Amino acid sequence: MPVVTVEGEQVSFEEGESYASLLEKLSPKKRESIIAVRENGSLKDLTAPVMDGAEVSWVSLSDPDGLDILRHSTAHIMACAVKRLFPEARVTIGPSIENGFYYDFDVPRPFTPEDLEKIEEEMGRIVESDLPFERIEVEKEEARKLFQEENEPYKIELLDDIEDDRVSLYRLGEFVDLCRGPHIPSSKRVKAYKLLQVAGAYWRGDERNPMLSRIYGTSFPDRKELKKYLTFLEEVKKRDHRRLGKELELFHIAEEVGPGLILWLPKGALVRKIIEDYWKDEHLKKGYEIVYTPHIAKLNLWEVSGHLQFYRENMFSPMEVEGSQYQIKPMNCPFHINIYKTKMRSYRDLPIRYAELGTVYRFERSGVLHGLMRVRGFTQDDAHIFLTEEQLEKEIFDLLDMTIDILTRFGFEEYDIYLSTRPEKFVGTLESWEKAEGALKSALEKKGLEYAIDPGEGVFYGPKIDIKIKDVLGRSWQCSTIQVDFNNPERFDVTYIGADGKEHRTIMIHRALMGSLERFFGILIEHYAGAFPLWLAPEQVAVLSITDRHIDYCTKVAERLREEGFRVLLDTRNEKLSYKIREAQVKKIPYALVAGDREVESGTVAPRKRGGENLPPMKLDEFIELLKNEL
RNA sequence: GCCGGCGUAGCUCAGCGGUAGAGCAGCUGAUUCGUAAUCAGCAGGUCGUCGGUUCAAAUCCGACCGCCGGCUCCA
Repeated sequence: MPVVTVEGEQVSFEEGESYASLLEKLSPKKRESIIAVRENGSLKDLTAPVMDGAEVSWVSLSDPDGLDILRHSTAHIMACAVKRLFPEARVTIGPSIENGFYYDFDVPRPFTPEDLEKIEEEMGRIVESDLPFERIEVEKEEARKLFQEENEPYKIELLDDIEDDRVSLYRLGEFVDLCRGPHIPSSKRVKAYKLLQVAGAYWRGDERNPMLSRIYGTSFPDRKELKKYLTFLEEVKKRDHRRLGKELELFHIAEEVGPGLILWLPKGALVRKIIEDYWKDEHLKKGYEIVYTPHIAKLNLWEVSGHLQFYRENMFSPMEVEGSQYQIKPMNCPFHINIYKTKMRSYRDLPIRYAELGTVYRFERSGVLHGLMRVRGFTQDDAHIFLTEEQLEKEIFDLLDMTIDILTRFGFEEYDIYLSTRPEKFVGTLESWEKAEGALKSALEKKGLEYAIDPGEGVFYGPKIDIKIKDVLGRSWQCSTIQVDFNNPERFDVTYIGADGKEHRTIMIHRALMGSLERFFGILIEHYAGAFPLWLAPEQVAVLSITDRHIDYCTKVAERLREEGFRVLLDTRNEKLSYKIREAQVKKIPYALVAGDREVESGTVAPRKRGGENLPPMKLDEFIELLKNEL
């Protein structure tokens, strides 16, 4: 009798028996949660025949692979529903993705939100009728014939790319799709799904190809989890920095000014000033020198830097000034190089670190602009470090230290770190690449940071480390980047005089910690849902009078706080206390101080925290102490 | 740039062929109040822009501008 190892235990089985039947025999209780098997490491349908001598384990819905399968199967169910309602639709691909799935269709008229409702209903019927997912393995030619009959040109195109002679098809009711599988055993296993949106998408992601109509949806093992996800989407919407930016009067984008160009309103500008001051202080402490450079420069500078060759499509058009061409800057590096080159540099001077909050302008296609996250004019927290090869590792180590320090200060404590290595097209010598990659790697390891290697994803001019921060909702954002550059020192002939008295090529590091102030601000807004920590809040304390009798007292309290360096909103309007409380709360001011007869009499203030918690009345000095401790 | 949706008062939105509406915010007045919205009055709009259809357009059609969701892009 043939034998199989299931979850580490040897089990015998009947010839031709399926995994489903084995599951039924071994652990019928798991029937509801198991949807597939992992057989010698690869995923298989439950309907597949058991393989003699294989090692298998059950794949449940709580397994990430299981969830993927569920969503992929839900995509098939959706495609089946679409074909029933829109027989003219041509099917293309429909994978599972993070948080759900999509399926692309070629249709004469793109889907509308109303169509989604109908499709969702039809999916309900398919789920209810408990249709099996049936795997069919055929010769490629047979599949081609089938898809020709079905008039599914995209499937034939996919077929052409498959190298194997045999392919697998999955049948769900009358709908047959080319698919690697595996799938859930039957449509009834889908419990909680929702179609979310329609969007255009190019066939195979290439804009020269026809535009298809994509439907996004999601699917979960049960209603509760679906609900949780939908609540999460609501939360994301509530935290949208564009909405909060308007509500809290932080920034504005005016059609009259231009798309992707940010107007920082006073409160947003104040937060930015706080960020900038902190940033500058940290950099001065760490041996950086602050520089300022112009917003435009002669076009030739960009010719030398190679931007004209490699970056042109992201640059605004040049302008003519007195017969010369000038370019608005997309980057700061050529300027810092020029500063470096104002005199001879000795190896004793290195590393030289120039830091600048440099505002750059890049042409972004209109469709990609997005609030503060993707703009056409932004300020990089840029720095260029000039050093020798020997200094590279130590410098990277210190940089990682500084980066983590600064990100932590802003409340980001989880990171994904990537080391991108040499791409196919590169400048510089193989040897210097290897040395630089080794330096980056060993700095990361000495710092004890976990990282993933992105092979071949380095920029053509050098390897880099990217740090993605995780916000409070678990979304990751790429902000920090540390890039080694072998190219610009070459192009601009950047050198230093070594101990041997000879000229050597300087190495350059480009780095940004926050990336762009605009984008980082956007991320901060969403991370804190607009409720900035005390040190960042544009207004830190609201002083609220109860009646006109208390105006003098409140004014004095506010003055004292301002003298101590706090940002205070004094609200002595003739309004009810609850009205003022509500307003301070809506503005997300960290503390509200209430003062009425009781406080005037005892010379105290009654603090209320942003969350609604009331602190016991205390002397103003005590409260100031409390604030200072929180900073 | 491409596909789809949207653009009405400072903000959020209703109206969808027949003389422009609400709530909030603003202003004026009354109220002097103890922890998330006191009451009343006033003011506020070339209905994104331009063109077309119609006796009549916020409403229907077209172009453009902008925004939103995606795609693509992010050397």
